[in-house]
Amino acid sequence: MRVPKKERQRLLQETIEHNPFIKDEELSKQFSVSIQTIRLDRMELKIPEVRERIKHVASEHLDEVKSLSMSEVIGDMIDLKLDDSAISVLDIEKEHVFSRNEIARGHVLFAQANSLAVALINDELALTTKADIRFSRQVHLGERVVAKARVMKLRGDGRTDVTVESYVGEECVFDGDFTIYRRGEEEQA
Amino acid sequence: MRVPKKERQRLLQETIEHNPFIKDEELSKQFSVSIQTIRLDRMELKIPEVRERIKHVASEHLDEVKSLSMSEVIGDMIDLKLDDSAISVLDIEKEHVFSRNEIARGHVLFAQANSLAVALINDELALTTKADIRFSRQVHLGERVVAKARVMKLRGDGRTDVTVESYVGEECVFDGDFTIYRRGEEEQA
DNA sequence: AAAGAACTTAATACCTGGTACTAATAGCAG
DNA sequence: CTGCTATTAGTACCAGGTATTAAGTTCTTT
Repeated sequence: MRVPKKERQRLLQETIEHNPFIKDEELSKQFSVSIQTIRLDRMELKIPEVRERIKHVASEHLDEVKSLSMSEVIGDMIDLKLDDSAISVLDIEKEHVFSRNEIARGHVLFAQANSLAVALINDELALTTKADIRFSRQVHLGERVVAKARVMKLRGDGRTDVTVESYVGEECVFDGDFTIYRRGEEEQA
Repeated sequence: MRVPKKERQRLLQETIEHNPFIKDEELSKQFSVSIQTIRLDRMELKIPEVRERIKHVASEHLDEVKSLSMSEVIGDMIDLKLDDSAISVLDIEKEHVFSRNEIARGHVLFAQANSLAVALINDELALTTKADIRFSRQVHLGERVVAKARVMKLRGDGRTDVTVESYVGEECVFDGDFTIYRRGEEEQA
């Protein structure tokens, strides 16, 4: 039943992660050590007491409502030549990924690319009307995505074709062809 | 400062509902009564102590995470038949629109549709690999968007084609064809 | 085998945010 | 004034800890 300290602490961490509601007493039974040992372990691993853990879970729940405000999922613009080309950078953080596997959600990459394409247009009103997009590689928590947009064709009728390619390092992770409508008040973005 | 009992209890209930983390002590200050009075009030109203309230909020949260992260869908899922069809509703609010003209940003509609398409897939891992989308009408602040997703083709190779159409009332405002990858750990969403 | 270090357990005082219960007081109506 | 409700006070007790000091118990290393 009894496992060495290192192993016990690894298991402890896992156990608590998967059930934050468990008390020291239960843990001590589960690992067949004294309560004090569990507490030392928690200290070393910097795991807070059960009430704090519960509070943490609960408070995450509360912000969930406002979490996906989406308003600024767009990254930082680092270069912009209107009606020509633009570059933005987005660091993938916790709120951008599926909690289960830490892979960035599709609409995050889309949002970065779309926002960039729209920003590129030198006009008061610019709205996306159409987009063909491909996700070519997963993007993980902590990675930095650089999106590069270029105007391909400025049509006379108010439509502009913009291509966006997003990279993590050398690798292309996303690309899309956007048609942006400018000026008029029809169409959609 | 001091309000009659009935009124105080009504406010107490509201206060706690909107902030379940509040302690008796704070409440007693807020209502300028003693802690004991607050406790009598809670008794009468059958409101549990703060730790229980927090635990309750937290456990709701856990359920959600386990129940295949409905929370990760944007908008409210109102119907879901796995691997068949799904419907979600999203009310367009301030954070979804361009402040200049109160038109919903493209990636908001995309996010609703994309999330719905991904949620539809009856698998642990589901990631968008490709999407062709069209925005056919502007969506304005305050409008309610209903997205309807339907699985079109379940290919053998792990790819599934999903079509999503989003409506405001009778009008189609967005539609898209998504290719979702399931299972494996390649590709991207 | 003895010494030391690392690990484990024990014991005790104290903390927060309560419950449960008893009793005293305040404020007002009849 | 009596009676009633509402409020406040006080005490004992609880869970689930923290923090600290001290005492074993192993394991290793010389």
